[in-house]
Amino acid sequence: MGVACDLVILTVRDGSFEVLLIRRGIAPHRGRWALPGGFVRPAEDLEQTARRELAEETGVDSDRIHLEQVATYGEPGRDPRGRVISVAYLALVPDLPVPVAGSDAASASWIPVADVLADPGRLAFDHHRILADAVERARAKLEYSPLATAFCADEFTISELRGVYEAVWGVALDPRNFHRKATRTEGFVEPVGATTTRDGGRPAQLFRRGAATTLHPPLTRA
Amino acid sequence: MGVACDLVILTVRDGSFEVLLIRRGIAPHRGRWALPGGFVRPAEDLEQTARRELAEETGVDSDRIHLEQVATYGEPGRDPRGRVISVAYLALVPDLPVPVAGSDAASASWIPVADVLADPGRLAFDHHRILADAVERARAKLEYSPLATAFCADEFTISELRGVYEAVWGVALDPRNFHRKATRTEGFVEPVGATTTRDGGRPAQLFRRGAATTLHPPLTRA
DNA sequence: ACAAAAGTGTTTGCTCTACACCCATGT
DNA sequence: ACATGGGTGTAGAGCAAACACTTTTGT
Repeated sequence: MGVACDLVILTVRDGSFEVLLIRRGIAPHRGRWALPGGFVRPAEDLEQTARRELAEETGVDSDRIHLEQVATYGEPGRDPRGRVISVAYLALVPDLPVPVAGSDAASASWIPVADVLADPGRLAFDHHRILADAVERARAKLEYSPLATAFCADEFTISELRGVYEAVWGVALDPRNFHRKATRTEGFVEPVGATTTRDGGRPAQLFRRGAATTLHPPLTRA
Repeated sequence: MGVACDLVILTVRDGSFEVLLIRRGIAPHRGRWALPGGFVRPAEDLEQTARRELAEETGVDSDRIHLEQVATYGEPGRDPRGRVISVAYLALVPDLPVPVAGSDAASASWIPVADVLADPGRLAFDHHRILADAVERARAKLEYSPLATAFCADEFTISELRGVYEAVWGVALDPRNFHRKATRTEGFVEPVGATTTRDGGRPAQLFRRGAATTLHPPLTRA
């Protein structure tokens, strides 16, 4: 019985919530879009497999990237090659400096999540469902965890952080209330002590990710 | 590569939060406690495997039982027989009429969750960690889903429902505020129209599980 | 001067907690 | 009569949405 890891790699670029997809070069489903993934090697842990694939596709040192398991899909017949069960992982990456520097860059692209979710036939295998499950997990985790910072650079402004929430949730948030909430929630963000004017207007303080693993109280979606 | 499903079957009996464990009759780890489980058959879906094992262990028609996937564990070396990855499922069952009517009843027992969690060496394989993850999932889901009703009989009183929360969370809740919260949260419970005096005191209204899948607002732990 | 974004203060309404109090049964 | 648990009412604290307002830059 084959065991594979598939990756849902999400980012936020210019206010757009996007997923990294590859165009399959080999059968089955040759030429169709799919999630990046690969088989687990004999001596390899599941998370190691996921990190290896992540590094291959993004060219980024995967140690600093948030990666978590989402679910496992094992329906007989989900892969025409035979019985393959797939462990899906969710990766949240910042807007990468080099767009897609992986081994097979020509066939990998960032695609808006909303476009892919709106078209259930776009992805090969059962990858549409895997994507939907992973996106829902990401949306839910933004509420009660400081995970939105995983989409930001090391240092970020509060409005950049707000932009992540707005892109992922697809809603508009009040900048003033968001600012209060983000800065007052214990352990969410820590001031760096510097400012930037890169977002225009009055200089904004820079922040770094705080030490908290869960947010009390949570941020609420719309 | 072998693929198995392991089951964390939880219940609440007489105010005690308990897990169904079996004493292993064969190597490896013969004679030690473990979670029930078994290998996935070639033409079988993962959830089918879990439901089959659940029916074998509890003797209950598993269609009416809440079952959800928790996580997959695949560290090389977690099973001395070779490379086995295990998909863990969480099952929530009401206090069963026939305690444990499975095929191998003599070796299966309900054990208080707190006792098992307090002793990391009690379970075989990596089952302690699987149990801990599943219990945390169950505790979290009681907050924002109507899942506590899965531990109750078809018809239950509000104080019986409160007893589930108190047992699973290990806290005392205010009966008056809990009553208000449970009955006013849209879709959580619906009145049956009958009463019972089985809990003593003034007759209590009976309720059934409502239609909601998530609770707004959530119940809060302590 | 003006636009744009950062950040603070205030009002208003809601929710949650804690607890006083009454209700309906068994013994 | 009394104990036991069921259920409602209410005051006070705390939180959050909505929005007026001030601050600090670039052009």
